[in-house]
Amino acid sequence: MRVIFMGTPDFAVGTLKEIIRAGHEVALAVSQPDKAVGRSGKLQAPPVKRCAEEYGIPVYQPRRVREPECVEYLRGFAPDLIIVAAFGQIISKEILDLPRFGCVNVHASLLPKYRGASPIQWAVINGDPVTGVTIMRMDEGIDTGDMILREEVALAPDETGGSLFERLSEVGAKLCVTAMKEIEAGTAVYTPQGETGVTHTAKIHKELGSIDWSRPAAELECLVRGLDPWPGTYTRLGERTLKIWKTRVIPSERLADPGCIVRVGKESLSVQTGDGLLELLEVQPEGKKRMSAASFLNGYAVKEGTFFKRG
RNA sequence: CGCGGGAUGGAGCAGUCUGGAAGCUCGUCGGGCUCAUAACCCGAAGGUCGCAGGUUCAAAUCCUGCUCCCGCAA
Repeated sequence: MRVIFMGTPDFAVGTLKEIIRAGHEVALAVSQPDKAVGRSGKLQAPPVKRCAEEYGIPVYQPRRVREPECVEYLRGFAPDLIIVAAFGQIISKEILDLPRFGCVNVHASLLPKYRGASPIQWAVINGDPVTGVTIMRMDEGIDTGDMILREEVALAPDETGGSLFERLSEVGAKLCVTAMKEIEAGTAVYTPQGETGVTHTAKIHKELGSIDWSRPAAELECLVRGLDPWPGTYTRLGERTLKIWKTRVIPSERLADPGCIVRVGKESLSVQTGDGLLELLEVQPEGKKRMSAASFLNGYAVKEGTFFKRG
């Protein structure tokens, strides 16, 4: 089929590659504009753009793809189908109606759960045992379209936002190509999402990573994993920020007020939370790389009884 | 030229202001103690102090340039 691919981050790259590998003609790749990123403030091309260029696919980066002239530009490519994966812009009705087979979206959750942004991280943050990928035909609502295919993925106990991101990306890529095959053959079945189990997720903000020690340890442990590798969780030790990358829950009676470092061992340190202790196993002092708690404790004098404060 | 921190034996840090013999907490190896140990005691190996110049009798330390890493902000 002749398709236009719309996507921006790494999550979408796998799908783009899989579509190409399946022999479809990707006439155009649409991606968000280059963004200033990092300390240098240099413009950086989004991953999908870099990938498309490798394959010699033309790239289009409109500020707002729903502007009339943008829609006309897309129309010029006469696509059979538009595939959308983590694109980051609203697709207007004109675009939805443009291809013969409509627009198909790869969404990283088991819809109708987690409609909206960052469904992957939220599955980890909420401690879900299972999540997945849904391929659906887009309509005008946000992630409300009829489902074509769905695949469940179980979360590992040590799952992080990053690891789940990779796994769902692969699953989504394969599932997308399968769905395309069915669409082309006319055998695709479109199933409405229904009204039960609908939830929405908000985009992840950095402040979400500010640890509130009055929350239960189990909840914080999930938060730490969900926000790894971005944006990470953090707290404040004295005047400095300390990022927290790996933890373990230790059930315990309340030994002190939340945030208090109740135990400093050789390999780790434990902090009182609202419910249970959180043992810190991997941290990152400001200006330093991630390091094991053991390394951290070797070089930094941390006394039992001191408090972490809200970052 | 957005703000800032950093690069010192395998790891994490101190020492840099006030130049003058390489330190601390671990790890590793050997030995000892012990029923035993991740505990304790004794000993050892291991470092061109990021790179390149400069100043000086003498530079981890002062000056200049460069490379790399990271936190914040966007």
